[in-house]
Amino acid sequence: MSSIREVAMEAGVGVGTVSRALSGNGYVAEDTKKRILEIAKRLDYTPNEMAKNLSTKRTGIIGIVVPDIENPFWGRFLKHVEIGLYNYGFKSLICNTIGVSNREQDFIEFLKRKAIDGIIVGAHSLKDEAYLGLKHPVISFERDMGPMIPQVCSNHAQGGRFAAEALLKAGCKRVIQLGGTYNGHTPADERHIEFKSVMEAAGANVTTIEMSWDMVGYDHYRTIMENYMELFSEVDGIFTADIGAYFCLAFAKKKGIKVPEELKIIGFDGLEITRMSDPQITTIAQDIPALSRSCVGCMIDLLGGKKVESKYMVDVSMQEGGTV
Amino acid sequence: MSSIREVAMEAGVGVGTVSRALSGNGYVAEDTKKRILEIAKRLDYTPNEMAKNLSTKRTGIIGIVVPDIENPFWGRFLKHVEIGLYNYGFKSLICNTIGVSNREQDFIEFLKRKAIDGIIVGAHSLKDEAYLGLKHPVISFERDMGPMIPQVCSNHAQGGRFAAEALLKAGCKRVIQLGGTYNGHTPADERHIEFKSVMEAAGANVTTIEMSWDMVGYDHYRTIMENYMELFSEVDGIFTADIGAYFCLAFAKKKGIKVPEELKIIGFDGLEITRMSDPQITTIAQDIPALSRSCVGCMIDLLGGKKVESKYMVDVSMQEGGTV
DNA sequence: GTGAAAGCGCTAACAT
DNA sequence: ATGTTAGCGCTTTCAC
Repeated sequence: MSSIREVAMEAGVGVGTVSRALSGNGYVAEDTKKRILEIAKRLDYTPNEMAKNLSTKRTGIIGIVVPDIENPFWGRFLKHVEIGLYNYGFKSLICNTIGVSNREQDFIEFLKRKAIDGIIVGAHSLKDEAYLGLKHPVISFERDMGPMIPQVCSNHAQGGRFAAEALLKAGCKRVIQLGGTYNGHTPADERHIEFKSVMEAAGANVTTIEMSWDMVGYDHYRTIMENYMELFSEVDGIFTADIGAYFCLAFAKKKGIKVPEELKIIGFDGLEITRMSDPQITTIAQDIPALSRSCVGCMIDLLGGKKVESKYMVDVSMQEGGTV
Repeated sequence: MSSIREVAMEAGVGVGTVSRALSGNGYVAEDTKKRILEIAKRLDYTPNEMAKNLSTKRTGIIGIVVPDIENPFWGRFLKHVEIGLYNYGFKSLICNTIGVSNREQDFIEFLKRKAIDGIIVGAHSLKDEAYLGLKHPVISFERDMGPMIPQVCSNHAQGGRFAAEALLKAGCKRVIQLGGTYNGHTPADERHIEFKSVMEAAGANVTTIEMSWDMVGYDHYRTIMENYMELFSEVDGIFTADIGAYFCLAFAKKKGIKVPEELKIIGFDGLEITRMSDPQITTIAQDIPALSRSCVGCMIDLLGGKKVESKYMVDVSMQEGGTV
């Protein structure tokens, strides 16, 4: 492991010159530069990132906090964020909170210790206060932490409206919607508020069932759906996240309930699984690539000291299927 | 951002004492230690990780290279590895190769620059040579890079045998298996070799279709399955990864082929989706938590300078369903 | 254009 | 038990 010092000695120059030649910052004569580069290669010189970090006060690593990587929505989000950050030269450090607040806290600590340059938070295991005092770059995804923390989210109100309009058009009178808890005020709340509002304005009856935001496993959904399916005799429409919609459809089939004739199902998210069922699930698709781009772009601006908006909202879209 | 120096001054002691008091390494009187801790808290002292790293030559970060986080198998693997590493105090840096070898190479560079302490590789976008020269901790998952790099994998031969026995018992005579390419010699090859061998020993006919290891998206599988479905008129059994099995089942249903009466389908992996279909897919389940534990344990031993085995093999298990 | 030297903030060896 | 000091390897003024 040769250091910059050895390269400097071999080339008969100072370490400063080598540093400049390698980083491209500052003046250095063309021929000395070429010589240094050759020697560096010959000595198989590899810069030490830790030393560089200590000097520049940057690590080139961004932390991404999500509730559960295994969940297809978060997996997809993570993938696109990672790709976006990579294109700007940043690496992605993951934190699965799996509902454990210590893990999220631990990541904040990591940020304060300057082991990472910033954090993108998509989990909710910790109170907003944990982030509000930080002087470090933080972006919240699908979470409102007030005007001090830039926020990226889907246009949930639009999604709620799309769903309501679709169900109304299909003639639904008595529907159920399942969603994350209202506590903590997530942008997703807007979806349920708008959905309920539009449905009721048209004279339909809406029952809202809340479930924890951070409990997003398949089994949890399956259990929830099967438990509430008992209520469905009176119900003609359901609005829920895609995974819930999937199990709902499966359960309806098993019970002999005809979809969409007797029961309309409309999902939210736009995950792959909506296209794996028969019929395919009609759903409101979130634009995960665009959401990810917003998160990344905002983080890059923040790191660059640029001014950023306090809220970035991304449109959703209707994805046709056969369940409405 | 107070430094260790300020804490030392405030406490009227040397920086060394503060360092010892905070890290717990070395002697320091109980009362001075208490005093230092109080002052540190009062000053809101946060250790600087970069400086620590430069001193200790460790970052506490492990890189995990996978083909695609969005794929449910890799998402699950990643999740369990992250949890395992976290329990040992390590953080997880992800690299999605998405088939792009530069990205994998970039990560190796990161390791050489000492930005991370080690790498767990589950992708195959780069040749073994890229890793063989490294003097850094590397563990390969489901990939054989020779005796120098410790390897963790499922007992694929066992899996191939289980699948073959199940299909034979069900009376299959003419089957197809789909799998990753034989080039590069992955442990998964054993599965196909053993499957073929057991089937043929019993007089059955086996056709093996190869597909790229790193192309693991849903769409790719769907396309492949639908293309090959044309061959199925003569075929009475299929052995493929779970995603392929899922699409195969869906396609069979659509074509009116009765499963399992006319066509038996057996998957491999044990993903959630095998339990989302009706009938549920019979599959050979990999023990992802155990595989992850092996990867993590091996990495920890490697970092601790302990001797490690060159190969860790984890048993698979039969997961009953209704497709065989 | 280039060299020397002062950090970056911490750890660890050594002396006391 | 504790203070002092020499690194860790790089970046970045600041003279020359």
